[in-house]
Amino acid sequence: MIQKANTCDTKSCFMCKNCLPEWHPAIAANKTNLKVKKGEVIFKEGDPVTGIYFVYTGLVKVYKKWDTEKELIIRFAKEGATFGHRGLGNNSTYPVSAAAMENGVICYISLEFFEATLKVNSNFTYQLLMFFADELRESERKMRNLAHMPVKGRVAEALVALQKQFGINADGFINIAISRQDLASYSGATYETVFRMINELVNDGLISLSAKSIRINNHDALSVLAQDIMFP
Amino acid sequence: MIQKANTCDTKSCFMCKNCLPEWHPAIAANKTNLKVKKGEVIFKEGDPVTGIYFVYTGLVKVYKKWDTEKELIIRFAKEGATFGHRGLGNNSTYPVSAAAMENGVICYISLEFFEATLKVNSNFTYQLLMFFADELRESERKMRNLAHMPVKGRVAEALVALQKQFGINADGFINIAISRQDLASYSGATYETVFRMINELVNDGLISLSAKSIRINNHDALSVLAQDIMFP
DNA sequence: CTTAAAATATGATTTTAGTCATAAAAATTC
DNA sequence: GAATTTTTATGACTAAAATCATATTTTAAG
Repeated sequence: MIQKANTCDTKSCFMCKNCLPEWHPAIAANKTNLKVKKGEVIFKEGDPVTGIYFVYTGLVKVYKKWDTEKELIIRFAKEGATFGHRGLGNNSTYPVSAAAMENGVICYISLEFFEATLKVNSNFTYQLLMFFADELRESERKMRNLAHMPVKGRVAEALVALQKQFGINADGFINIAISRQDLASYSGATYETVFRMINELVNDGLISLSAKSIRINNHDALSVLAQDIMFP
Repeated sequence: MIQKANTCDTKSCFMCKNCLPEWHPAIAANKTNLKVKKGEVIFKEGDPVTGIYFVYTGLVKVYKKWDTEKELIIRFAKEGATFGHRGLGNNSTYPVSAAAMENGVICYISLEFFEATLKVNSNFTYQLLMFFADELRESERKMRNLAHMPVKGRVAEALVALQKQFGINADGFINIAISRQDLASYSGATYETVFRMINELVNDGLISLSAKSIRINNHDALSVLAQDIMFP
C-alpha cells in the first residue's frame, strides 16, 4: 500500500457526504490516501483497529476466513463505501479482513479523528446508525439463508444482489468482474458446489454466461429461488 | 399483550441508562408498559415498524422464520435489553420476529419518540451505534460459523454463549430455561441433529444434563470446539 | 384431573453438499 | 514467450446433516 496524498476529493464518500461542510477542511487535513493493488490485503482479522476506510476508486471485498482455506465474503465495498467500521464498538481488533479486488485508491481515517468526527457531526452519527441498522438486517437475513436455504437459492440470491449493487453493462451482463471462487465465498459454499449450481441455472435458462460474465435472463424466476418466504 | 401503565422504573433499560437524566420525565410520559405471556408473539417479520422495545422483566427471543417451520434464533433479549431496533434504517417492516419465552413486562417506545430521543441525546445515539457495531460483529461471526463450522461446533458455541449471557446457578447449570427446540434454532440446525450432538458432548464428558438444564463441565474443551480459528 | 398439544428421544433413510482427484485453460511472472 | 501459478471444469466418492417415522414423556388447557 503506497501512500499518495491528495487524491480524493473529500466529497464522494459516505463520511464526506454526511458531514457538515465546515468539517471538510478537517477531513482533508486528517485523511490519508492509499493506493492499493489488486489482491492486496488492506487489513486482516485480528489486526489491531487503528482506523476506518473509504473506497475512493476500485473495489474491496470484506471477508472472514476459517482455517486459512474457507472464506466467506461478507460484502463488497465499491466507490464511496465505508469499510473497516466493524472495528468500532468494544473490540480492539478487526473481526474481518479486507482486500482489494481491483487496483484503486482508498482513504484512511484514524480512529481518533473518526471519533472526533462523530462527536461533531451528529447527522453523520445518525446516518451511520441507520447504515448499521441496514447492514445488521442484511447480515441477519444472510444468517437465516445460510442456516436454511439450499446452495442453489443462495447462489441465485448472490447473483440478484450483485446485479442490484453493480448494475448491468450494455449487453445485460452484471457489471462486476468476480471469480467463481469469490462468488462461492459470497454464497457461503464451496467452489465445486457453486459451479454445479451455476450450471443448473444455465440449464434452467435463468442465467447465461460469457467468459467470466453472468447475465440474468429471468430475474423473476431467480428471485423466486432466492425468495424471502413470508408466512401468509 | 395487556397494557399496564407505570410498571417499569425508567432506570434499568439500555435507553434509560444512556439518556440525559433531564430526559427521563419525557420517557416516563411516552413509554407504554406491556405484560406478555410465555410464548406470546410481540411482533413478527413483515409487521409495520411502529416502535422499539425494551425488556423490563422476562426473556424474549428474536428470530427469523423460513417457511413457517424452520426458525433461526438471532438473539435473546434479557432484562434491560433492546429489541425491535432492527426496524430502524430504510425499512418499514420488521425483518425479524420477537416472542416472549417467559411471562414478563416489556416497555414500548414509539418510533417518533425514539427518533426525538436520538436527536436530543447524542450520547445515547453514540452508545447505540457502538451496540450496533457489536451486534454486527456477532452476526457476521455467526454467518461465518453457519457457513463453515460443523453443527457440533455451533452447538458448543451456543452453549458457551448462553453461559456467558445468562451465567450459572448454584449447581453450575446454565441459568436459562431453554427447550432443545430453541437450542436447535439458536444453533441453526434441526432438532434431531442438535439432539445427537448434545449426546456426543455428554459422552465426551464436556457437558452434563439434568432435566432441561445443561452444565458445562469442560469449558476449555468446549471453547476449542467452538473456536474462532485464526490464521497464525 | 383428563385430554390435547408440545417437546423429547431415537433409529432408518435420503439428500445435499463437501472432499478428493485430475485435467485443461488463463493469467502472471520472470 | 516460457514457466509457473491460479482459476476453471468435471467426475467419483464420502461425510454431514436433513428428513421421515414413531414412541414416549412432559406440559398446558379446559
